Amino acid sequence: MPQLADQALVENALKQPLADFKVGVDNVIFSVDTARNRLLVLLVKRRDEPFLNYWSLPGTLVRKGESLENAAYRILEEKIRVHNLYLEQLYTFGGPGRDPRESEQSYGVRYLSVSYFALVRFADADIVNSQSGHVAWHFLEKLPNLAFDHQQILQYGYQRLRNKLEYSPIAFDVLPELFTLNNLYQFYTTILGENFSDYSNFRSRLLKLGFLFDTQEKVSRGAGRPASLYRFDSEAFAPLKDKPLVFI
Amino acid sequence: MPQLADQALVENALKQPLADFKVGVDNVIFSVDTARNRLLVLLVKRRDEPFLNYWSLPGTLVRKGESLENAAYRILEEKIRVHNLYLEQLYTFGGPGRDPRESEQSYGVRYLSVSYFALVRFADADIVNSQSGHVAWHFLEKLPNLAFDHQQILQYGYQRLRNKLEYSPIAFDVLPELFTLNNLYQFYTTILGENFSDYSNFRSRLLKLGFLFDTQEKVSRGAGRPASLYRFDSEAFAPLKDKPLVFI
DNA sequence: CCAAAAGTGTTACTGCTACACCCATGA
DNA sequence: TCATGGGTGTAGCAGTAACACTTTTGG
Repeated sequence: MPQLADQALVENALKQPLADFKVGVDNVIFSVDTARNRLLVLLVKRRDEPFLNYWSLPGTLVRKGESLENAAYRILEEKIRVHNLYLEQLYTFGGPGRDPRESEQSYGVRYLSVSYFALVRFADADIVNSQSGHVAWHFLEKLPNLAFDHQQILQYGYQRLRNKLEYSPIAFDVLPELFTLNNLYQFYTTILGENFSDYSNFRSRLLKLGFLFDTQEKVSRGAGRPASLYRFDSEAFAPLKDKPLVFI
Repeated sequence: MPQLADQALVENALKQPLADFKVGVDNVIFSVDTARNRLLVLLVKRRDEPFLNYWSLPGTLVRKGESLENAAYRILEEKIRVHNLYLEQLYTFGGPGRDPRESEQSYGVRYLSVSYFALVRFADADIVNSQSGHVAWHFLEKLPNLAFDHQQILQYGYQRLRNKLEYSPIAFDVLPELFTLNNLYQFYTTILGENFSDYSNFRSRLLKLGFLFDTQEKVSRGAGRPASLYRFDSEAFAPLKDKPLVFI
């Protein structure tokens, strides 16, 4: 994809003055509805032009004295109450013309979007109810048309989610304190698809890594043998940090 | 590392007006001196305050109408003539206070840095000689103190370089058209360290992947059996794109 | 013929895949 | 006692690490 810059473009750029920016932060917030095995994304309905009434990623413009990461957390807190989450920076989209508001050349302010990727615990993620219906979870499989280039950002975030899941323990940031191995497996299945791995192999792989502590407590769901509840043991995990792990 | 935002911080932020930004692009440009097996980074000596006379990553401020990526290419072209390279976005550093020029609260313009990571072919990377001595390759092992937070950005880029090397064919963007397997091995060794893999295992792994074409041409370096020259066959590689590969 | 560099092969081991099978419970 | 979900075991295969070995050159 990268290409050498056109010499003409370079020279043209140098004749231009510096661009003035407003910086936005847009969040791709995922959650897994473990009861129904659905992967969800949080979207908000726009109440202003441009793209009035389109769904979009929750975002905000960065304020004086505020760090990018803090802005990302602020968006989250404005939309949902949540106690457990994983968050990291995704990518920065900043081509001129990505936001139609730039087109009025008069002011010439550009909008740059630093996107963040978050995964939140569904159980305690309550949508803040100030503007009912304007903030909602959407199934990833059937998304509406999104404002701006948010479809692209979302795709990028989904890719990152799947990668992270394979080599990072982010699932445990978001599962309940205690969970069965089947819960864990379903979680992975919902995100990666049905055939990502055989259940029994998944079990042994994860258990062999040695950071899942069996509490011996059992839970039953209808018929069938009761399952052990496990806890993620972050101390046992610590030495494995940075090491390349495979959860797939 | 991520933490829930302090509620007080959120409320404070909302009282603030939007921040005005200038956006800078900083490049972490790596190259491998294959003759001496050294990993190099391109640095420029600052000619202005702040950090006058400190070495820093080559960077620029984004101009009107210019995309981030184009700005990244522009920096490259201003500092070195190069024909083969790999380039991708790295990370965006944007906390308030990362640039001392912000501290005069009067103007309140913030400087945000979108960093790019590049790997260039050493052989044809000629430093543009407008300001002799102010642009230079440095050994990664003995870096000077860098301006701003550039040390951090560089570390981040080095991490990315090592990761990319393990699962992407970026080495071939930067090696000569024709190379011996030993050239390739040395290239990897220079970046990943001596013990990343046994030479003969590295050979067979790479050859088994099937995208290295043996030209049958031989080249000798002093005593010893002459080595075959290979060529990266991008057509043969195409189907492997996106697939998870292991080059280690 | 020897040393140096390139290239091939072998062996032991690890880890994964795809199952078959056993266990504990509710109805 | 059967269906259901949880959990264990194993045989075959593939991939890897470590190292011994062969080949081709220069001196």
